[in-house]
Amino acid sequence: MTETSVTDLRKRPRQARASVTVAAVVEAAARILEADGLSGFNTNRIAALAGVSIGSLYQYFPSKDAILAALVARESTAFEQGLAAAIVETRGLGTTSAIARLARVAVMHQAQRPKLSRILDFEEQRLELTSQTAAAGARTGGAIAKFLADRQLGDAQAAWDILHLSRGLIDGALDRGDTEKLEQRLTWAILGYLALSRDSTA
Amino acid sequence: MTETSVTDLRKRPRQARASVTVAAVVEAAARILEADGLSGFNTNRIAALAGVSIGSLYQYFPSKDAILAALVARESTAFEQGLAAAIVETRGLGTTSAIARLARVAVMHQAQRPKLSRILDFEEQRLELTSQTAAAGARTGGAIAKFLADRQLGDAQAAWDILHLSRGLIDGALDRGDTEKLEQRLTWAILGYLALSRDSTA
DNA sequence: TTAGAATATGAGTGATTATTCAAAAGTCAG
DNA sequence: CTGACTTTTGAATAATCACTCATATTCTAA
Repeated sequence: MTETSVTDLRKRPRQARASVTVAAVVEAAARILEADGLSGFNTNRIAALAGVSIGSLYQYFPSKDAILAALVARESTAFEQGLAAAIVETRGLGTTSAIARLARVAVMHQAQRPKLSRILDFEEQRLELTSQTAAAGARTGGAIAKFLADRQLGDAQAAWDILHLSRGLIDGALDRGDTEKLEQRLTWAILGYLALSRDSTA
Repeated sequence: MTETSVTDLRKRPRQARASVTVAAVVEAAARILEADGLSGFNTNRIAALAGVSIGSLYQYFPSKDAILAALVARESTAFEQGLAAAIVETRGLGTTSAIARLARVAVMHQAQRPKLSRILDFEEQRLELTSQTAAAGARTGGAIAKFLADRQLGDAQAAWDILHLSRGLIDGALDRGDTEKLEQRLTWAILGYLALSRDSTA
C-alpha cells in the first residue's frame, strides 16, 4: 500500500512530461493546419514543430488520425465548456439577450482560429466513426437542446439546425472577412428560426 | 472560306469526343469523391473509372486540382441555373412562398449528392485562388442579392449570410439523416433572419 | 492507299510520407 | 556505481501517387 503511493509519487513527473508532449503535439498539429491546411499536415512536420522525434510521437499517438481526433476533442470540449458557462449566465435573461449570449460564444470560438475551425468541422465527420469525437459533438447538441427545452423555445431538431446554421453563417462570414455585427446577424437567424418554428407549431 | 467551313465540320467530331472525355473524367471524379472522399481521390483511379488512360487524362486537364475545379464549376453552374430559374418563377409570389421556392432549390441541390456537395463546398475555398471557381460563386451570391434588393428584403451581406447558413443547415441535416420538413425549416431560418434584420434597420 | 498529324497509351520516375524498429540515452532502486 | 527498465531517437521501409514521355494507334487529306 505504502509502496503504491510511493510509486505513484515517483511516476507523476513522468506522466506530467507525457501530457506536456501530448499537448505539444496537438498544438503543433493545430498550427500546421492553420498555416498550410490539410496538405501540409504530416506527422514528421508535426513532430518537428512539437520538438519531439517522430518515434516519440508514435509512442503517444497510434496514428496520424489519432492526432487529429485529439485536436477535434480539444476544440469541441473547449466550445462545449464555453457554451455551458454561457448557458448558466443566461439565467434571468430574456430570450433575445440569452440567444445573443450564446451567439457570442459561437462567434468567438470560431473567430479565434477560423481556418482551424473550418478544417476541423470538415474532418470531424470523417473521424466520427471514432467514439470519442462523436461524443463531444453530441454533448454540445444536447446542451443546446436542453437550453431550448427549458425555455420552451424548441426541440432537439431545432438545436441541431441552429448549431449547423451557425457554423455555416460564421464560417462564411469569416471567410469573406465580413465580421461586422456578426454576432447580431447570427442572433437574427437563430431567433428568427425559433420564432417561425413556434408559430407554425402553434 | 469554304475550306474553313469544311474544316470546321470535320473537326467537330473531334471536339465532341474531347468534351465527352472531359465530362466523363469530371463525373468519374464526382463518383470517387462520393464513394471514398478525398482520400480515394487520385488521378489514376479517376482515369480508370472514366475509361481513359492516365496519359489522356493529362491531355485534357493540366493537374489533379484542375479536375476538381472543373467539378466545382459544373456543380456551381448547375445550382446557379436552378436558382435563376426559381427566381423567375417567384414573380408574383408573396415573400414567404418566394423564399420557400428558393429554399427548395437549395435543399434539392444538396440532397441530390450530399457527400459530394459537402466535399466540394470545402475544397472550393482552397481552389478559390483560381479565377473560374470564384466567379461562379460570386454569381450565385449576386443573384440572391438582386432578388433580395428587388423585394427590399435585404442587402448583399444578407444574401451571403443566407447562402452560408443554408449550406450549413442543409449539410448538417443531411448528415444526421434528418430531412423531414427540411425545406420548411430552412425557410424559417431565412425568413426569420430577414424579418429581424429589417426590424433592426427600421 | 498513304504519309504525316493528332491523339491515346501505360510503364516508369521521382517525390512524399505514414509507420517501424534497432540502437542510444536516460532513469532509478538498491 | 550498476544493471534492469523506460523512453527517445531518426534512419530506413514500404506504399502511394502526381505527372511524364517514348511508343503505338487512329485519323485525315490528297
